[in-house]
Amino acid sequence: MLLTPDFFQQDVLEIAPDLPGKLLMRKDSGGEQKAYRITEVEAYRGEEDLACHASKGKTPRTSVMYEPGGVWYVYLIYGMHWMLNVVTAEKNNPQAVLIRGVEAWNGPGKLTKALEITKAFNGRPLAKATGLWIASDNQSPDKNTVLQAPRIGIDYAGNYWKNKPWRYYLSV
DNA sequence: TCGACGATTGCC
DNA sequence: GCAATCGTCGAG
Repeated sequence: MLLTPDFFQQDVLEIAPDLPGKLLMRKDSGGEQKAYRITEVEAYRGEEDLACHASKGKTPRTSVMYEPGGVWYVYLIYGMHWMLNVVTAEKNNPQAVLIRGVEAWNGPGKLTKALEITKAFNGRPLAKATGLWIASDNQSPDKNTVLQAPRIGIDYAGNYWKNKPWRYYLSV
């Protein structure tokens, strides 16, 4: 069942724990539809969150995060890897969920490479017509199989934000 | 216009 | 442990 933009207009801390176990759906250029089970995500919550790109205010790059939830936020990091995020919350509340892992792939950079995701998706809605969306099925895991831990690669954000357990992943 | 830096990865 | 590699952003 397709997760619509409505679902993504809640607080990121409501959404992020629900995403592990959901399906990332991709319709590639050949018209073939593939499903990847989401295994790991991280929440980035507003301008006050020093690990969130929006902590430095609204810029051309971060403006997508200020859109209403339900669109993709895609950016290039280290000059080589694309990061895939889902914008959440209401308009002008800059939050997003970073999709870190799906099934066999580990690492957010390898994920986007495997799914052929580039900046073309930035700002586009999560919808079938886009070719990239998120769905749920009846195999969604029990709540208590989703574990929490601190986010990765954000040492610069200071101890308070660095230690927030806002990474959510499926237990093995 | 320039320089510093990063929500990563893979090789030394 | 560290280089690769480039868009973004703030300083000059």
